[in-house]
Amino acid sequence: MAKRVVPEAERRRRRPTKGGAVLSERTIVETALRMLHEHGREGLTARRLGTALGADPSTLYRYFRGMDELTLAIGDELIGRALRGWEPSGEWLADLREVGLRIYRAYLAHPEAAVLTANRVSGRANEIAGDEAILGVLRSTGLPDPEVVRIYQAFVDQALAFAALDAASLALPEAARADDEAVWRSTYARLPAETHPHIAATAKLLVARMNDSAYPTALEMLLGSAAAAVRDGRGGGTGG
Amino acid sequence: MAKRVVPEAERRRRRPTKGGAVLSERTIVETALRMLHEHGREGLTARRLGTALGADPSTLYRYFRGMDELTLAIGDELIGRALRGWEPSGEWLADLREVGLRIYRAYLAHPEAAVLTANRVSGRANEIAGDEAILGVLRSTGLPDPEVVRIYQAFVDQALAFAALDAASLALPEAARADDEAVWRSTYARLPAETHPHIAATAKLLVARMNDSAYPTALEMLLGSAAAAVRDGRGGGTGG
DNA sequence: GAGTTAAGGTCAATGGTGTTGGCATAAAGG
DNA sequence: CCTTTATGCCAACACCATTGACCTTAACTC
Repeated sequence: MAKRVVPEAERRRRRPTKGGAVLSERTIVETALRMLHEHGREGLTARRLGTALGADPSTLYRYFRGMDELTLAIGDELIGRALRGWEPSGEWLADLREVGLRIYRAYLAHPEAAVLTANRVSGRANEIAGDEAILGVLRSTGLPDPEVVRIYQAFVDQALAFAALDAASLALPEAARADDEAVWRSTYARLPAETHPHIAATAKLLVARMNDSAYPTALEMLLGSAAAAVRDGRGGGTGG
Repeated sequence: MAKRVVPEAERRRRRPTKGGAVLSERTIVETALRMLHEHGREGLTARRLGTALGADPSTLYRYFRGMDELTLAIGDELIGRALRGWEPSGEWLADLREVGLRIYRAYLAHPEAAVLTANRVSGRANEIAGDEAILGVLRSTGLPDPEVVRIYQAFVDQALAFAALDAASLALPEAARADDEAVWRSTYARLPAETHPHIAATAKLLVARMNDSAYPTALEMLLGSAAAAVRDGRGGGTGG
């Protein structure tokens, strides 16, 4: 069995599980998100998710082809949450900034899920809607489509890349997270100036900055470059 | 057992395994890298790695506290390879560009390993050496240390973030990779202009661009911004 | 309402995983 | 050569995703 998965839209018979719950993609994805939050990235397993839903693990395979497809659905939910309630204002620069920050924030709100999904392409509804919206904002600038696509790619990749990187630190299993953070104080901060002058000289500043994200800076740089391209009517300089 | 792991430097007795191989961190990490290449991210397991080394899986625990510590060692090896043979030229801008590209290339050469390690902090030798080198290049500009650290963080995070994101696509299990890529042709390229005008208008451009990385562009933007800061003697504009 | 169909549950089993405790052996030091 | 013990091996544990076979009952038809 477990070959064909019925698309959510065509589901007709919803039998309650032994635990009494009525399942749907929504309930499963939401429970999965909650479990990721509570038990960490490794804590999301078919068994545990089944138990949390009051259902047998194998039931999940009636809704998703496997854990990988569930992962894609979780990612799509993240994108959906990022843009839920958002409307373009017509100010393309402000809109782009808002979308970038929304994506970044939505992912960081669920770091474990972000790590799992930031690099995937699902082709699901929210993902498509988001891409359509971003392309719409960029095309409203009047830039030629090749330029639009170039900026689109840099914009989206940057948002996802930084979200994934920053989320990864937050999503580490507690032990590993503590270890990694301790490295800064136990190793870097103690390197002698004789052998590592530059680290020794900046150690305090490094430690102080480690918890801040570089994304806002990077985003402004990208937006600045895009604005320059719009002003030129075309060319996309480096801004330097 | 498997509580205390003897540091590589203090190892004295090296008993050959049943397969005749003599183990060391080096041989283990190199074999692990090779296995990641051949069998994919999921293909690196203690059992398989043991077999490849001609040793029992549990033997690995004499060298690393667990698979996580092995992961950190793999990451450090990647950094080591990135900067092996590199010497600063004294031209800080060119040096920074070279280091960024070297890191990016070294990670992409081992995408499966990159995904596993790009977001970790190991405090191991190669990582420390790399940080010391980058800080040295930045401090040679004469910028004040807070500014140096600000740029350092953006530079390193950007390189790692893009490396991780781009590596992730390459490192997907073949099935998932094919699926994700197919989405562009099967889903995005077929959306009707009535419902998704912007995607429909740019679909061809999008598909054509999907395999190019946005990192080179992003790197130049960052370098341009850093150069502006150096010219000003301090301030770090957005470049817009 | 009764009968039929099959969606959508459950159960049990398979072959994988990381990790650990106990034991064996041979390398190094005297 | 003898002792010590680092470093290897073996067997076992608890967990994992996934699947095939089975069963129950919701929903549709008459």
